Amino acid sequence: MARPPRKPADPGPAETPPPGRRHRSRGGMTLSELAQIAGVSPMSASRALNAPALVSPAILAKVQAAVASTGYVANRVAGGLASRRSRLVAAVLPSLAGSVFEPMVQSLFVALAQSDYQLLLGQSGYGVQQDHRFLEALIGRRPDGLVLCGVVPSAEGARQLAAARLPVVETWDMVASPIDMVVGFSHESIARAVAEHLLRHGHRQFAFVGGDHERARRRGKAFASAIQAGGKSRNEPVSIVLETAPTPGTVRGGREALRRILARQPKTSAVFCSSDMLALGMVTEAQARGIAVPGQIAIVGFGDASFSADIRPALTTVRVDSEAIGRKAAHCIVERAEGREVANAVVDVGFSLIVRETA
Amino acid sequence: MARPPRKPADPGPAETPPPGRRHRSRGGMTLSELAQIAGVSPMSASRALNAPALVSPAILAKVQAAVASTGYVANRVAGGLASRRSRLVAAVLPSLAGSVFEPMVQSLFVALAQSDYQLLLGQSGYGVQQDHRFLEALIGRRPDGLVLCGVVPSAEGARQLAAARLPVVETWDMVASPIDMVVGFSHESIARAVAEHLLRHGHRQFAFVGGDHERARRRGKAFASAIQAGGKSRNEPVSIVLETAPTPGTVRGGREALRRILARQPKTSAVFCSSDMLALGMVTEAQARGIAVPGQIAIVGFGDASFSADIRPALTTVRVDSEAIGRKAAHCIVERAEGREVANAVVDVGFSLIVRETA
DNA sequence: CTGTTAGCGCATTCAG
DNA sequence: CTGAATGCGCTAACAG
Repeated sequence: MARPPRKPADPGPAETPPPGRRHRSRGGMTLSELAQIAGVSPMSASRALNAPALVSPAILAKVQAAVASTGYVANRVAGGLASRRSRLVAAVLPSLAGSVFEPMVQSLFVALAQSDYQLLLGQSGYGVQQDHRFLEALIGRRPDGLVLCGVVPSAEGARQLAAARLPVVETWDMVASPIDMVVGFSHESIARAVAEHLLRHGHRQFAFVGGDHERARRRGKAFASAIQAGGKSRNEPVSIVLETAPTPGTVRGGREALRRILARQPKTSAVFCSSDMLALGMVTEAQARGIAVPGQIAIVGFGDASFSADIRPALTTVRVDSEAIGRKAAHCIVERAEGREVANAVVDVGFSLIVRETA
Repeated sequence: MARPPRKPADPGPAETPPPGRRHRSRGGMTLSELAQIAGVSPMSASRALNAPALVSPAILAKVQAAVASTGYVANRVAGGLASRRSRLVAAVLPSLAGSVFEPMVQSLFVALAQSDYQLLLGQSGYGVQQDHRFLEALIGRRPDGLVLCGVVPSAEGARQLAAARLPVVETWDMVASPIDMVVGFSHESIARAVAEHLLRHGHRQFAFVGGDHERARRRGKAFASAIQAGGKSRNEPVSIVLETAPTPGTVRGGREALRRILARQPKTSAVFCSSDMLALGMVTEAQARGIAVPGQIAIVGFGDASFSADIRPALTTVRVDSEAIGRKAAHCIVERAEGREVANAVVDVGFSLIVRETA
């Protein structure tokens, strides 16, 4: 007794009063059903939902009543397919855990939500490794835009992004040759500001501690250059050691890094850390060893974490306006997704050096 | 010169050799195009992509070659619509910023990715407020499951979730009457363990500091009950004050809370904090005021944050296996999404009291 | 194992 | 302002 094909040309006796749907189990009500209940055409219901201004008050009221009584929730995957706009934005970050990007992602999320876009998450790990795997997964959702948070795509990844013809915003450290749009800050400028501050306070032997990834190494080099340049312009001998700590930065990582630094360059008197967690570790280790902070060693953090102002001694650190980055990145994506041009494809939100007690 | 309807029955002269598509600008290549290039039927191409075992090696090879040469990325929104499976899981958390849920969300993310599911993010704020707004947005994507991370849905929200007939996992504190599945730990058990530890060490005047939301208040009450019970069984007078600090917990919040506690109950000798950040604040404030930790005041944190073992004094805290929670939640969702039953709909991952220096 | 047919639930397009 | 027709790109269900 073979079942007939799905719904063949079967103008036979109407066995099922409603047009005999198949699997009305998952997915809930459809727009057509809603429209039927409201007593309007599906198209009017669609408009009442998406462009209320285009329908008469009467229809609007009927549809809204039907929504209220049924709890109808539109199927956005169908809508996305039909309209070719998913209202989805993909965000790629190295890792969720212990990441310094959270405040940025948070504000990105909120700003996007306000424009009725949702966030799809991707994680890259910190490497420039095979990101094409998960990039494909994201691209397959046909997001209306993509935000890279402190992530540098591989050449292959960049190609995929280009092929997908998506609005892309790179955030955090600004990169030299952006794929599309960039919102962030200049680590060179920050390096110079920190170097200048420290040199002015008489320090001559420095250290830098960054994560164990390419981006951090570039920051270390920028800081080293700034220190060298400052020494030269002052005609004073300076020295600097570059250390690395596991990413994401931890107190333990900071403590261990300080030990290594002091082993390599015992008279180090100032350290610039790529995160406040690392800096907290440095302070902790220094205290444990009876080294005065900032008396014997000055410590500068990065990020102005929530705890930085309130620990003792309070951390001197570099603050970047993560919220602004998230917000502006969202703006860039939304504008482009709606077909408008974005005037400033490269936005530098700047930074500020917050001088507190540790330096 | 009215344009003809979109593509009406127009068997006229074939003007465009390929079947005259409309807007081949966004969205990239289609499966049919891929199939054509590979020289197979669309359905074979689909199978080669999604169920390679069902096609002959010859077809598989052809399709894979075509994918490699074109960079084809399947459109999952179309696939989702057709198959009624989005391979999307929605995760709701109070906030991304400074949240204690990150390690859990991280492992949830990874575990889901391994089963080829992606994470759609939702934020609720800590309140039990109008979550139905963004719940609708999530449900509209027709996710295959939903994970609530430390979030209690409102009655309205719970109704929507029920109506959506989704697999739902509530995580973190286990709730008394779950919507569907639960993975987490028992705050009552934790309260008892901490109370017992503290009582055994001779403490009699306690404080509890939690966030300013319902869930935290329940934890505070559980701790108070455990303390009272412990005092009664020992026949010793005990007292406890309940304080609250802004969520998410910060060092500043902890410092301020300690001040209030000491103002209310000067002889407080043991404090249980609902997060390690708060505990760090307490330690900081105590040190700033010359109060010895743990000599004069013992402090117990919660969460075993990355810094807790490495600060001085090292934090005594309660560890929960966040990774396990994320992993198991993912398992629950995936199993149900694939139509299998989940044997343990309620999973307690337990906890451990990590005794270090502060208590 | 392979191909054909018929939609998934919605929005775009155009004619009223 | 409203509605009917059409198909977004893919897969389920069948028949070979």
